[in-house]
Amino acid sequence: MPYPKGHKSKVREQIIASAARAFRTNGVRSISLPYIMKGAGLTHGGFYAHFKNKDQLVIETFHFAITDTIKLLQSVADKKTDQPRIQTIIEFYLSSVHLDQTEVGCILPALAGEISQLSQDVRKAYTDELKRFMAFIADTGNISLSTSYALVSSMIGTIALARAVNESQFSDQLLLAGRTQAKHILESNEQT
Amino acid sequence: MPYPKGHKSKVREQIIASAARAFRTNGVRSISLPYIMKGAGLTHGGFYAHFKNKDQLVIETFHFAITDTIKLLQSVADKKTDQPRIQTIIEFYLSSVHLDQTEVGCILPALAGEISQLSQDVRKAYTDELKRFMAFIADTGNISLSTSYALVSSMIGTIALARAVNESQFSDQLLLAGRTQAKHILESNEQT
DNA sequence: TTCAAAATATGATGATCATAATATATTATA
DNA sequence: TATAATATATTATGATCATCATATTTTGAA
Repeated sequence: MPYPKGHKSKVREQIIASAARAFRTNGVRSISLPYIMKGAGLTHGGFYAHFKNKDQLVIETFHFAITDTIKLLQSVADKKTDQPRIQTIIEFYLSSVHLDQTEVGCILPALAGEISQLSQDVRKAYTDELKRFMAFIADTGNISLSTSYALVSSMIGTIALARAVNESQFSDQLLLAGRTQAKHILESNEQT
Repeated sequence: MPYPKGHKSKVREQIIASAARAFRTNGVRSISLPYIMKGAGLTHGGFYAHFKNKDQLVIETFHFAITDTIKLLQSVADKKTDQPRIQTIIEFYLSSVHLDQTEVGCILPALAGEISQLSQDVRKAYTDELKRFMAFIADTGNISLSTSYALVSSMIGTIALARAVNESQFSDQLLLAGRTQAKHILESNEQT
């Protein structure tokens, strides 16, 4: 059998990683399979040896990307022990660092608006991963799921808008307002 | 001179109105000019007699769409006099009615994720209209601009996610959490 | 009723896309 | 080293796009 053992599954992972980078910065529909394959160091022809179609790649990429983001947020929280983990996570999520690192940041804000227009299978995958992310936030912050709904919606909306506008000063103001807001949400949860 | 006076400007308005409907439901890039022109009752060829290019149409459509939405929200607030106008507006914005009426609803959530990937001119237009919308909310609610930033970010994020997910029950939960959250934001503003 | 300017429609161009078919390159094993 | 299975590259297909060039239609005025 040619090619080292595990070669194909490694390449498959590279395609998914390339897709994650591409979707984070450009959405799903406007990114072409040739572009994704080039990002994985391949040409477009081999794509269908790995995936049934673009939708299947999108679905698997969502899972990969959210797993990735949760890991990233956990490692960020690990590095700061003088405040609640959830606070560190929120401060990072709503930071200008995360804002600018679109390629490795959270995939949810970039796609929030587009998903409603995609196939049912893709919408289901996004829904599942959103739920997983919200459950992670609820767990980490020891807050109710419904509080997490509000918190994550606010975080995603803030990042999406701060990335959309073309004035960095305005972006910073949006981020600051979002962080202030997030603290209120956490406090309001403590009271209940 | 052929064609009634004001004919061309009327058709131009129809193209913009068609574009607003289309962009609200499908974003900018995935909507074609032929589709927009068909929505205005025309074929694609005439487009360039009205607009320099697609970007110019996009820019003008943003202004039209936000003006439209502000009018809609004002008329909704006019119909309910037993509570603050801002509360009525938020309740409508985060209602399942607004959620489902994508074609005539607010254009901001549908495009939030996509804008960062478009031309500088388009980003500037979106930024300007977002500012205008946020100023309108701040005015109506008699709240600070920074509070309006947080409130609108939360509203846009909530609608984008509630439209994205493919379970109406989950959508309803997101909307409810968003409304609850919005009330907290308003209350926190009163205290300062 | 005819005409001509203005508006719209038809058709073309070159590019890019998702997908698929086929050809070539790679390499573990014999 | 030769072979054959496997992985990847090349090429093709039919569709759609933004934009543009040209043809046709419309209708106010002569």
